[in-house]
Amino acid sequence: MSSSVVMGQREDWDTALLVLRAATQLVDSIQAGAEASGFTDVRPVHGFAFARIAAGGATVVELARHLGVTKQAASQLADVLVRRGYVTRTTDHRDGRIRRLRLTARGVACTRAAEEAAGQAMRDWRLRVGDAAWGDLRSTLGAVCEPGPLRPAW
Amino acid sequence: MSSSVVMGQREDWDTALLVLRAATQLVDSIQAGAEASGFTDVRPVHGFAFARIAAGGATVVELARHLGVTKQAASQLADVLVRRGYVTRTTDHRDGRIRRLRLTARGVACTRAAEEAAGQAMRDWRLRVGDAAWGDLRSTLGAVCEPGPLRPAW
DNA sequence: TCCATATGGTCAACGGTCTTGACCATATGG
DNA sequence: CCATATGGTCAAGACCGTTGACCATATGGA
Repeated sequence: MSSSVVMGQREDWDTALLVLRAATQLVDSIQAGAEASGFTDVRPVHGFAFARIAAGGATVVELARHLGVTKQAASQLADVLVRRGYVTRTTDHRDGRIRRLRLTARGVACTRAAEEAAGQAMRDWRLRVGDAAWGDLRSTLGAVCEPGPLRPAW
Repeated sequence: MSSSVVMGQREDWDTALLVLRAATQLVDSIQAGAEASGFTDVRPVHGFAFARIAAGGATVVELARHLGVTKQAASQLADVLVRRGYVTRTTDHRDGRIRRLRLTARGVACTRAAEEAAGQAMRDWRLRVGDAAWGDLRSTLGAVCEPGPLRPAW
């Protein structure tokens, strides 16, 4: 119908803003949950690093690719996480150059706290819009999202 | 059904990641579109400032609230935008303290380029998932999003 | 074996952006 | 006219990312 054509541009822009606002809210919820669990010395970007490191076998270079930053930035990020007790550097006996990153118990606990906070936010959303709409949201986002670095992008 | 309960946590986390990934993709698309239109000296955060300034009557303090940063940060951001020719500071004859921010022609053009890029991304999404799913996405996000600062949150 | 090359990782210096705390200018109400 | 609140800037510092160089280790030939 013609109204959708006429209103298309404004609708598109509004929807784009909704996507960004939803992400902002979600990040804030995760951050608040982590802080409430006592993890006050991590920021959202650290959570993305945790997610990659928790998957296992992460190196600094892989972390850099995952986050979409330079390897120096990833190395400095790893430094911070090591210094704060979330991550340890381990050697690889098959390749002397590689230092694999592993979560400490504290790192695992922080990751769980972040995931729990995210889960709480998702349950809130689901309660608000209903199971069907939430499932649709999930499948729709899954269809439009492409693999690639997941980074603090703006 | 029990499977949804069992898988709930993983589904929740995956969905949260999808939201963040979608936002990352969208921001990247807008940024790429702005650069392709010749606006190479702006970053995503500037776009959020443009959106507020374009709405009219913006002051530094209001911009700070809108972006969720300190007023000093907003003032410095305004400095950059003025220096690069996107924004002008105007005086208010009803209140000598206030300096209202207005977009220049260049600022308007950049805003339009960003909106056009966002619109293109939304049209791509709509083509991929269909009009119905896209409309559902829009209404679902509208239901879960709350008013608040729209800022580069992570 | 030895060397060229690629890769993992760190060091050093710099720049951009945000924060804190102070400060000035202007408005407003008693 | 003064106390207070608000808009805005200044100055200094911290944080985080970048570029460019550099070292260590692996790998594949000549």
